[in-house]
Amino acid sequence: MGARAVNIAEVASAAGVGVGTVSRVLNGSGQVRESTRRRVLAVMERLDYRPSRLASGLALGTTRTVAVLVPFLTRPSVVDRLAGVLSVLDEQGFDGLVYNVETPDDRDRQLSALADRHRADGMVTVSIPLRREQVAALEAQGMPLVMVDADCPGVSRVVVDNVAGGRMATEYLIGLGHTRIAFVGDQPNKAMGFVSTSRRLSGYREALRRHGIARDRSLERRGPHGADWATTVLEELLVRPDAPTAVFAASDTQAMGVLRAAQRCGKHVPGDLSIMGFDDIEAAALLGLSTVRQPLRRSGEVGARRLCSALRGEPITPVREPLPLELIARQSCGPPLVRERPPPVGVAV
Amino acid sequence: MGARAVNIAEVASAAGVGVGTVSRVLNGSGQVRESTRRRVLAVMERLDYRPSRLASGLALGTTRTVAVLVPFLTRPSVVDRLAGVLSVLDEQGFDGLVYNVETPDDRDRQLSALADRHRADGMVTVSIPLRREQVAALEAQGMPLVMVDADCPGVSRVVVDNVAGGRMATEYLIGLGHTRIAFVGDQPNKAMGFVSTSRRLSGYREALRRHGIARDRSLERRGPHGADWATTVLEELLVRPDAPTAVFAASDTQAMGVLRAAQRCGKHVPGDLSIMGFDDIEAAALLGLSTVRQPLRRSGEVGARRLCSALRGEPITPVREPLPLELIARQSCGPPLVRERPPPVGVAV
DNA sequence: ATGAAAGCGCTAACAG
DNA sequence: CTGTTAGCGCTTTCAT
Repeated sequence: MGARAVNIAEVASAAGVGVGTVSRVLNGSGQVRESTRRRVLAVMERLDYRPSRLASGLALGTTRTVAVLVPFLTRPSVVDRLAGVLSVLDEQGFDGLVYNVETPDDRDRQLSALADRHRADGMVTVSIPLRREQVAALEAQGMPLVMVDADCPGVSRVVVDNVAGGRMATEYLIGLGHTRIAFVGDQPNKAMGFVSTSRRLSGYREALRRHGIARDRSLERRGPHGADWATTVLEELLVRPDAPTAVFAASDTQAMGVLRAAQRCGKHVPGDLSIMGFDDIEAAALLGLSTVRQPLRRSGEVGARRLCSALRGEPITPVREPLPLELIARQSCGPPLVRERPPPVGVAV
Repeated sequence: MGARAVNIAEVASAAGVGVGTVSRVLNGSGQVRESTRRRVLAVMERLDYRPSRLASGLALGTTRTVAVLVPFLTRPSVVDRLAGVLSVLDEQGFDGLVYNVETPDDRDRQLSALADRHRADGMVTVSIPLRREQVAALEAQGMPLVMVDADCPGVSRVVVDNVAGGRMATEYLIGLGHTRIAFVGDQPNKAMGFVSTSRRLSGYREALRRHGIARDRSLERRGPHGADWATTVLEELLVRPDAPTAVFAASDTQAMGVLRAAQRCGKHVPGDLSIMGFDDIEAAALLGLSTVRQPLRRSGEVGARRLCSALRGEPITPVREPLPLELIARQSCGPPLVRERPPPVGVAV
């Protein structure tokens, strides 16, 4: 094996200059005679010199690295956000350490590991609420933090109005003429503290109330994330005599499960059943799913951008940055059909 | 603002011991009297001491960090692999720096950035072939590398047999009675050097040849990744008088596009058109898509495990680790139906 | 068991 | 412009 790594001192002596000069050419800090610069560069080349990030980081007191905490990395909405975060970090010259956490334990473990100094200059959490003490601890450590998709008072964050989103989806359905509208969403996750689903549910209820539609608790279902459970629950609902004519799923993934249930039950979409999703992940367009779009990738970009500003010492305002929601009407929603009418032709699913 | 960060020296003096001792309790390196240990621990606690990763890393000459290069992060197959990589890294005590590269330029830029010493202890690439010189450069730098889903002679890698996979899919279709089988896959990407699609295409051709089915080049289509293009191309194929009765898509994503084309053209699946995918991403099960499953997440785990072994100095053998492919039969494939027969009832899509 | 001191490799302030 | 030097914070001999 060979050639022990070359350090700046060796380059300096080989080039017949001081380490300071080498450092200067390394960082392009002007004040170096062109001829000297070239000589040093040549030596670095010849010796295959590669600077140590650890050493420069230590000297500078910075890592140029940002920690990114994401839950359930493989979920489309999460990975879209992450992609946004990473792209901005990259463009701003930061490396991204990614931690995928699926349990409160994971989260706490990573958080305390991140308590080491000089591990990351800052941190962005995606869709992960933190407890007060955790936020406080981070603050105490002087670790800049920005949260994406979590509304934590006092911390820099980018959010959407989930209540409004739920209302928007539901009112769209109501406007189409539906009155029996089911809700399907993730079950409450106290441990991780997710609240988006609950918020969307509130919006749903609010819409019903506003339009004088009595709330039917048997139509409000929450269960494990993923399409499978949604399929099961809908299959159950669809055979009831008072089956819903529409369903609002709190995520596109679950909406996909609902879609499958409709198909299995021989229900036409949207004739027999209208389906609204949430997020607008890529598959939604593919399946013709109407949905409430939130700017997933963009939320990550905005969050990362804020963190980078903070790291540059710029004050970041406003602290809370809301991103817009948008209703995307595709083919999965329509007016409820009268039973006697013939089924619609092109079921665009 | 306040309390400037505490370092090991301050802890030492506050505890009335030498820095060496503090370091020892920090790393649990035995030889410290229990009473001393406790006293030091108490001081660390009181002063809210947090060790510097940069400093210990520099002293130790290691970063406990691994760089992970992935292309098109948001693709389901890629993120599944990444999740596998990260989970193993985490369990083995490494942090993962994730770089999402979408162009050869991205790739080269990240690669040369990674040339710095002490940036990462090792690297795993996911589905990214590297050029000979790049591999050589990494080797010269003493940067341990393992590649997941890329078959680069001489480097530690985990792969699947894509030719066999293509054959497997095609023979399954042939076995069902199909003879007009289309192929849909990514277009050749010379720049990034992806070859999986070409391999699968080879397998497809091989299967046809073996079974004496004449190859029809007009049924072999390659275009941009993503479902949209696949939909377009299939809509075109399906209106031809000699439309295919089956199609093998080189990825589930494209298979989804094919599925949509069938629906738009009013073709029943699998009666009028059988569809085979590749990968077995989550949506495949949801859509009842038959496919060739490859262990996505597992490939990442295995790759990361190998890298960690290498970092531990253990010799890693074999250098090339093949993972198995498996045909998953769901509802999207069946024997071609005679045109006169009535359409099947339950289109399980 | 533990203190002292020599690095790890780089940056920046300070003289020239 | 450029050499010298003092850190950055930790690990690890080497004595004691």
